[in-house]
Amino acid sequence: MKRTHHCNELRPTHIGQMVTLTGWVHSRRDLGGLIFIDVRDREGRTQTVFDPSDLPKDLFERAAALRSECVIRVAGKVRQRPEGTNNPKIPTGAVEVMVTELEVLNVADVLPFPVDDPEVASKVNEELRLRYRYLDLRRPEMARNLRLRSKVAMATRQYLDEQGFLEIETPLLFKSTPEGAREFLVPSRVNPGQFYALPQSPQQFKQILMVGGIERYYQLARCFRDEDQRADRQLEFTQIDLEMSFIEREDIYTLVEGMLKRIWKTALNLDVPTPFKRISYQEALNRWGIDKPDTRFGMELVDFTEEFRASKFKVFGGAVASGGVVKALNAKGLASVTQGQIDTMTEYAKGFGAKGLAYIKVEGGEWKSPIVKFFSDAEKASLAQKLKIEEGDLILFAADQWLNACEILGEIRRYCANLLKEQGKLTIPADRFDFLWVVDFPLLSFDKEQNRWYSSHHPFTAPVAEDIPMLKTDPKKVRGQHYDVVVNGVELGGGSIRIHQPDVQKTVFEEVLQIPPEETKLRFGYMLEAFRYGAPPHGGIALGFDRLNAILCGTPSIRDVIAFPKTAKGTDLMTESPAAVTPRQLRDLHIDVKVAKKD
RNA sequence: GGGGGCGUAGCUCAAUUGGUUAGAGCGCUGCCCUGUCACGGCAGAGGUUACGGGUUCGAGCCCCGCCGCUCCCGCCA
Repeated sequence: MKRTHHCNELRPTHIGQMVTLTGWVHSRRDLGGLIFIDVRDREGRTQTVFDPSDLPKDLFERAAALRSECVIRVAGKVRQRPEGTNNPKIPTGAVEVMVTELEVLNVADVLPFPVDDPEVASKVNEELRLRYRYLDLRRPEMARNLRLRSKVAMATRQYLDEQGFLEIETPLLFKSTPEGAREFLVPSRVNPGQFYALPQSPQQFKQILMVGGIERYYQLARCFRDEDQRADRQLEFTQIDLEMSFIEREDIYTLVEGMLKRIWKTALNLDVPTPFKRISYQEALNRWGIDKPDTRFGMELVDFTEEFRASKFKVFGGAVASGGVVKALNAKGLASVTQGQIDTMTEYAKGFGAKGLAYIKVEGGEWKSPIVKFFSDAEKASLAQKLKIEEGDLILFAADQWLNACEILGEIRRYCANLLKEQGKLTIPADRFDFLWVVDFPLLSFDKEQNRWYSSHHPFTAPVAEDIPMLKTDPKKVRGQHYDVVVNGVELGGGSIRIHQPDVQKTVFEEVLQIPPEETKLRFGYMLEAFRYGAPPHGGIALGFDRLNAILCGTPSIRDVIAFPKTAKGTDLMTESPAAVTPRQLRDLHIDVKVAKKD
């Protein structure tokens, strides 16, 4: 063994023992006649002392020549620190190791950025951190994140194992199913001109596993989507993917609530109350203007459609007359908003096709607004009462078709919340987690350009049983047995009860989605065939594992919980991938590249 | 595909808004220092201001292009 203890282990009980530590030179304090070196490993750090009075000269000189992040092994006796020199900031701060042996296991070049000073290191340009990721990972925050991630994975596996789930791996070399996200293609060498695709999710395999009688499957599954990136989206990511047979929606809710409860307890030692709130898609849009509401603060949307049905203010009255709605929200204490901020919000609204954004600032006992002069006394009274208008408030309106009006105000609600946070008028405790289920999504959405219905979730989502008769008569009213689990405004995951009856599936494919039978067969033939041989009723869910960990770590970017993430352009700055390949490789794969090479 | 932000010493940032030789802290190098833990003190080195053009007597600063990073929209069944 190279070491007898790790660097977060020694305590006063070890005083007098000979120990050996290994690790990195965290910091060196050379006082001339005395050198302190903090040795750091994964667990923590320990102060070691080099005293020339009882050391060979060359050993002392080697210690003096060490620099940050050299890898060393030191041996010596543990002793109590002299009176008044304890360091209460670290757990090993009561003791130190009087070094008698030093082995330099490896020297380190001068670092491109500091890893010892957390204040500086956390501000270092992410580009540099990604290029030298191995140094970045030595920082305590990153080490903590990866450790937490590992614990969460373990808690997930334990929980699902207890619940009778089998962990089963599904292929990464899959088949292209050109619907949904863009896929990564992998050329086949032995089948010229043919390609595998990396899975966007194990969706089809897990349903086949249910037909295969597995009953309960899960996997921490790597998924691939060739779409543009975000702070919470990477080309490759991990999801907790699971599927169960002979269940209903409630069974999934109970299972996932139990799983998240376990995870939060393991990771943060917090007790998450269950069951979670259930909110219909309709209600989520009506109250928060989004299908993944952050319910940690109010500012809910209020409906004024009836009040303004006959309004003299044509923008509102007109919207109602053409089947739309009038909605408003009260951003309490935000009357101090700047014109620039109003403009930003107006741009949001315009982004949704609105012509502008109506508002009222309540300042100095007055309603300051370009539109308030058009309001009747009854309209004003109704606003004041339903929105509880007070001095200092900012009222914002949307008048449009229902979905548009809700979504506009939903965006504005989030923007206002951020402003209030910046101004210190809204604070949300870091350990508050508002979990909820969003349910009763519409099964189908309408594509105006292509003039056809498409699946809101995916074509295997089962309709709510009592809505099945409306599939052919009134598709937009059909609710899907789909559910999303949301925490603090972040979509953690989603899933559904699947269609297991071949005739319903056929109706959805051919009559509702209007996919030609031959195309259905080409894309999903093997699934439909499988369902003919005794498919159990089943359903499942997938939770974004990276997002989950980002939330637990309190970071906005999933890059902070992925060991080797990619940049927004999909490159790995450390390995410099993607990269060109040799003509020989391309020839083997029967590929002819037509784009001019970079460089 | 579109919009916003950023790019100055190894790192984090300045540079009086177009004006002398581009500065500071940390790091680095050398010297001094026996109780530090962000050790301290003295001295020193270190810059193609991402890159390429342009405007100007003069550009880190203005204009055009380009590269990289980042945030957002589209996209993500």
